[in-house]
Amino acid sequence: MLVPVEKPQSKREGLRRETLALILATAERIFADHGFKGATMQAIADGANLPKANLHYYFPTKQDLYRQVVERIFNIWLDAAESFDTQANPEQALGTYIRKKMEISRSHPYGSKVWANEVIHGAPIIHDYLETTLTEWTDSRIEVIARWASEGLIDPVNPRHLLYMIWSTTQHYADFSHQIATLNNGVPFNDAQWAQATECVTNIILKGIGVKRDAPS
Amino acid sequence: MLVPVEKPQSKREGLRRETLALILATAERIFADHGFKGATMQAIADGANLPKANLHYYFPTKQDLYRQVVERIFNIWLDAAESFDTQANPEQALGTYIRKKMEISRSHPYGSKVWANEVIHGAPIIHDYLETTLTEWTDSRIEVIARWASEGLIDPVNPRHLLYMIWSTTQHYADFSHQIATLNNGVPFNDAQWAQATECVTNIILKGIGVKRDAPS
DNA sequence: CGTCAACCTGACCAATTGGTCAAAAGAATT
DNA sequence: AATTCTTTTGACCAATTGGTCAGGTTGACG
Repeated sequence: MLVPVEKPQSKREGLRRETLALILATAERIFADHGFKGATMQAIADGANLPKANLHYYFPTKQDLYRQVVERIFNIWLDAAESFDTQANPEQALGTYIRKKMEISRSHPYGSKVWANEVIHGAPIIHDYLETTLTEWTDSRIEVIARWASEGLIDPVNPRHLLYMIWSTTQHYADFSHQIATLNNGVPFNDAQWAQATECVTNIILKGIGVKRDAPS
Repeated sequence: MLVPVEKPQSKREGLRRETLALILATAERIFADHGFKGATMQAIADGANLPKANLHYYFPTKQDLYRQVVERIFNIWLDAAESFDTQANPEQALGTYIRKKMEISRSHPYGSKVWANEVIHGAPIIHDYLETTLTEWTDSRIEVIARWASEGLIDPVNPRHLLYMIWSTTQHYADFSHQIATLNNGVPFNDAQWAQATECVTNIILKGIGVKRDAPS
């Protein structure tokens, strides 16, 4: 899904990519902090040290820019789910998936917030993504989880709700980072706290659905 | 926390309350669908069938109106946690709390969305609430959960992460209702689906933290 | 009925903001 | 060096929007 980065062909080409990346990163932050309407092209331009008119050269409209920001985090999430295919047993597959999702919450908090924002408001811009890509993706994972249940490897839970629980719990650490930091004496999680959160979330969910852990050392 | 409703003293008084309630309900919906900046006083006025100037008579500024909407859902959530005090054992206390939170997600989806929106954007308006009321409330519940753990009634989980999991999972059904509906053939949950979601969430979490169920029939 | 306060409302304004445009500057190519 | 295409930029505009205000209406109360 994520295309490999190719070498720039020329000075122009390289500069163009840098500028695009800078704009997207800045826009992600501004959109996350202020919402679609609250974010202004001027603020994004200032954040990227560009004149506003230059922004419109690369992204003709605010919506174009926004859409690319949303698509980016979506694809990152999709990639994180390869563990469903590569890992054989539920403990490995789900454990890896949850841990990856937690990592993404830490490394891409702004993207997660933009997505949350978009969906909360009824997904006006990326509605088609939900109906096509997300639906197909979800159905395929549900099938895998349902198979585990039918084979007795996990409790007979509704796969949909399991997925929702994984999504909501992991993304909460990104989307509600401000609330979490406030309840953490006003400072964001450090390495150890992130590790503990990841372990805690993974344990509760895996135990909650009764995964049969093979090779209990 | 929620003050009991008193009888209106006069025609004026009664009408005033109706108008206030209508404005708050409409504003909650508009703010949830469009965010603080995206919601316009004109849209709220139209939704409540009032002239915009009349809105400013009751709520001098947009921020005043917004703050009251946010405070409302916050107080509803606080009230839902009385089960921590009234229920003796963890299974009852947490089970009741989770079920109540799910009910609120169904009955007050707009309020939940407004809160999520606010926190995602760094809680610019209700920052003080997080630092005072929410911090105190959380600390007191953490104490209760920690006691259960020390008494061996539940696994030794970090109470903070348990709370976050309950919050995120239950509120997800409100905040991401559009995504959930889309993945549900485009229609919102019906009664049976809400019941199943509630049961599923409750079971996984309670089992996940290893609650000792007394009187296993 | 008369008075007063509360309530309602159309018209208006200043500030913000997404987007445009023409002209200049810079790179690539022949 | 000349030409062409891409990129940059300041100035500008039309539309939106939070909030104001003066004047009118309505209910409460003596």
